[in-house]
Amino acid sequence: MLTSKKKLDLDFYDRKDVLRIAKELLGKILVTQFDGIRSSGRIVETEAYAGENDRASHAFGGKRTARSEHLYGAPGSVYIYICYGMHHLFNVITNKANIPHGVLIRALEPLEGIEQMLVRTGKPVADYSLTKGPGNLARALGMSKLHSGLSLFSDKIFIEDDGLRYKKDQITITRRIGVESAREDAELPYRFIVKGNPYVSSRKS
DNA sequence: ATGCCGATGTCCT
DNA sequence: GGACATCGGCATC
Repeated sequence: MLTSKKKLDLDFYDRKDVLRIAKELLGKILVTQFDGIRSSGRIVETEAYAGENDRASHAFGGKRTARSEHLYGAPGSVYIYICYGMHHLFNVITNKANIPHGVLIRALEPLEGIEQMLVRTGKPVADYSLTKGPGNLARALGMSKLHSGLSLFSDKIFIEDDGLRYKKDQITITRRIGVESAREDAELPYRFIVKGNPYVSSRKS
């Protein structure tokens, strides 16, 4: 049956269960349209960051800085920040404004605009590294911290549902990557990946 | 396959 | 000055 693509609406983002949203984002299509150029990829890896009580979150303890301001934004807005001085990491903001829930998109399976992704990344060929890992996918889609605070209901960055659903046995849940310093919260099962997908990041947790 | 390292913005001590 | 939601390259096993 033919399924049309539909932009995710406010009701999708405006929910309390950030873990459920992170899981449901698997299979959705992340799209950027900058200067008339459309690039997109299917989301195959996500991580939930669960607000003020989450030691791995930039908002732990209610901390609020210039960098993390957009983490406190309205549901369906974008939080992009610079990691390790050079990588721009893209997060979807969920729950109500001032409740700093976010989902980090960690890997995509490229769909549209692959030629443009190669230009943006400077890679010679479209191997799995093109959109594997949060820094790589943001670069491939042309996203930078200048886009932080944008709305996913805009026509520049948004997420579509084309009807694809992964079954429970196609999804693996693990601890998050690169958050060792978050003490006991480093072990929380907040990472969601599509089992066996070659674009899923392979970095050590 | 595993590990170390450099690059480097933002926040913290 | 050190830590950090990373990545690619190079050394070593």
